[in-house]
Amino acid sequence: MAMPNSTSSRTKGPAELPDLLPEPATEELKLETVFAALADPLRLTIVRKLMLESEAYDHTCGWFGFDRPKSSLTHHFRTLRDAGLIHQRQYGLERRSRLRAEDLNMRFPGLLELIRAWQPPSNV
Amino acid sequence: MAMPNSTSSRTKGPAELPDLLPEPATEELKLETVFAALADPLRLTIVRKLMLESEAYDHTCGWFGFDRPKSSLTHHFRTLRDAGLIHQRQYGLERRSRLRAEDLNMRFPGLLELIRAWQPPSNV
DNA sequence: TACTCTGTTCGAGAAAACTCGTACAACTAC
DNA sequence: GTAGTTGTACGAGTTTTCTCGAACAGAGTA
Repeated sequence: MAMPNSTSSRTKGPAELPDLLPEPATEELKLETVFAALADPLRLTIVRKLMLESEAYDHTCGWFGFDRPKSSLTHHFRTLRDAGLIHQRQYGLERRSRLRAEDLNMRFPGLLELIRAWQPPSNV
Repeated sequence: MAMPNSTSSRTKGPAELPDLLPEPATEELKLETVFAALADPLRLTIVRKLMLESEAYDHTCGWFGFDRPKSSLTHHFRTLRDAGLIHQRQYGLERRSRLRAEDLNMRFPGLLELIRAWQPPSNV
């Protein structure tokens, strides 16, 4: 599961991005775990929204506009990160999420197309 | 063995197959539910085995060779049928399962390829 | 009749997931 | 400093799922 990425001063992206929060490596991703993470409509919505409406940007929890308590959202985003579906980075006091699209396409080709075609139910 | 039961009633297939047990219609299949059903390694194994090793035959629970109590297997097969992943037919005292491959390919193209590529863990 | 074989249903206990309130931490702005 | 914002951590209650034993049902067979 989530590997502690060692010290607080490690490799950053070329654009000096904040560190990634702990997450499983691409080779460690398990299909069962990914399916379990996607079995919840709210999480499916998160992933689909990140896929369809993210253009080179990461998004905060608030961006999604879910009407749920903060601690519930923390739970769902953490589930997605632990399953390897999203990256998360700490930008000051905001935590921004991004789909691991390349990793998922490499490991599970076709999965994201399934999610793209999904019809979300009426309620959020 | 696979004797067509004594005309218990309604419409049978052209080859006089036993009736299908209740299952969701193709249009009713929900991606969340399918993902939930596939989140369990045992059920993923069942589906994959049906996909790879079924050649025009349906298979009984016993065919899979799982070392689990019968009531546990009933539970997992029922979960798969309720989610719409398999058909089940009653052949006398055996209940035979078959992958809903056409339905799944129509409704969720690419899903079965994901399962085909899955590497089952060491334990059953 | 009795026995076997396949698989179901019921029920209970254990484990996991979901929900959410509360308290807390960190950063920004006044 | 104080207040507001974003989000975490903890814990409890609720719900769901998993697991499995026990009892049962139907078909076939000796």
